[in-house]
Amino acid sequence: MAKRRVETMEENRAKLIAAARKAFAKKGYSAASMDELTAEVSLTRGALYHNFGDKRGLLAAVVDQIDSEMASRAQKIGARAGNDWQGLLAEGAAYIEMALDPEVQRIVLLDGPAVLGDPSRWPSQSSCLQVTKRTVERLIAQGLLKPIDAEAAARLLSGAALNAALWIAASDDPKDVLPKAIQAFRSLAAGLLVNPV
Amino acid sequence: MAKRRVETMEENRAKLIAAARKAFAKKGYSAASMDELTAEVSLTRGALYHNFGDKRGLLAAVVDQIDSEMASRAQKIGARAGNDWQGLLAEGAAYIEMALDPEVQRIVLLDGPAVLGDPSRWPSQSSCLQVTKRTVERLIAQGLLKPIDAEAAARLLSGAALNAALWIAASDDPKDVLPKAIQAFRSLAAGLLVNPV
DNA sequence: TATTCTACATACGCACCGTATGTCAAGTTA
DNA sequence: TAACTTGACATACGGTGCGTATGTAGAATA
Repeated sequence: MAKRRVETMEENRAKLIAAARKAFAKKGYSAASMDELTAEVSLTRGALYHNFGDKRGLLAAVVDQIDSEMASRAQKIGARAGNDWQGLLAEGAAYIEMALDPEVQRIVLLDGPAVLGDPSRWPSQSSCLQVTKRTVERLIAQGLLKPIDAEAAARLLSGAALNAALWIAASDDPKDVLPKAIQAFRSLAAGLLVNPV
Repeated sequence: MAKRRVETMEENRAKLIAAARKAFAKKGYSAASMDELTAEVSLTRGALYHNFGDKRGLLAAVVDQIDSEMASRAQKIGARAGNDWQGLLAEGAAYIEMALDPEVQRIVLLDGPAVLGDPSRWPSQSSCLQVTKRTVERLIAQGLLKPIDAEAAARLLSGAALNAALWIAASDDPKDVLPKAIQAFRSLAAGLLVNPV
């Protein structure tokens, strides 16, 4: 029985996204060649432009996939914590550690914003931001956090985490600076508490 | 009297950097054409490759210039404050506001890290980071801040400020979210204090 | 089975970067 | 000051990569 059209199309989309993840992570967005990328999965640029419109569209799809994975993982880690406050700290630490992955760092943190613009304007609306924003909202409702703007808090926290990761990744001794970064992150986050520690 | 060689060379370097600032800010790094850029100041790519090596070299020079301007400005603003703690807050607010400038945002915050890598590895070593790091060090020495790693704190604070700025710039109503961002920044920073407010 | 549709391949043009080579004026030496 | 050297910049070329216009084979539909 021959394959249905939609099936092969889904497969090809997935193949292209997977190849793009590797290429973008390894060479960076601009240095990644679409010809090479598509040839690796036995397709041509024709398939690419048909499915994603242009090179940016492919990047957007890749970013969306990685962002979703990060968000669901952060959510799980946050949910495992004893309470929402511990959950927020755990989420932050998780983001820092996830951002050490070259794929995440290069694609989502560096090329993503530079090529696609602000994460809140991405099609995925940056699921990561949504997750921490909701956690912050719960904590404010519980009266544990100061009544600040939830989105502002989420943006600044994730921004701090992101820069921590960039710093760690660029450092000569990542294992040494990771705890320092997490320590600093916990201190900063504590500033949001009504009764700081 | 004819101009000295070194004089005209300095002039040409300055002209190219100025043109690049405009082009990079307006079109972004990758979309900026070196031919257009150089033609605007009546030069050719020959001058560019002789002076800066390649396109990245030109970006590095531009980033260095803007970064220096930002650092000196932040330092002045910080120094005007009553004490070092107020200075740190003022510096942070200043970064947020400076990052609203499209030139700063596009070149230093988006394309800079994506093309040149981590700011701490830049030739300028990111003067901005150095300034806030020193302020943090002074505050730790004074016993006002918890004894955390100064570089970690500086990185996370500047990261938070940067993301605040990106958020503001991308928002529909910048004038509305700016105070929210600054408020959140002050709350976060307070987490570093030994005796939080 | 004949026809339509479409996912993808093929082919072309254009823009751009980097380098290799050329050139002329500013410096240098005698 | 005249011959020579240096180097800052211009010119010319090749290679690569993106986007689009056009072609095509196989699935969908009747």
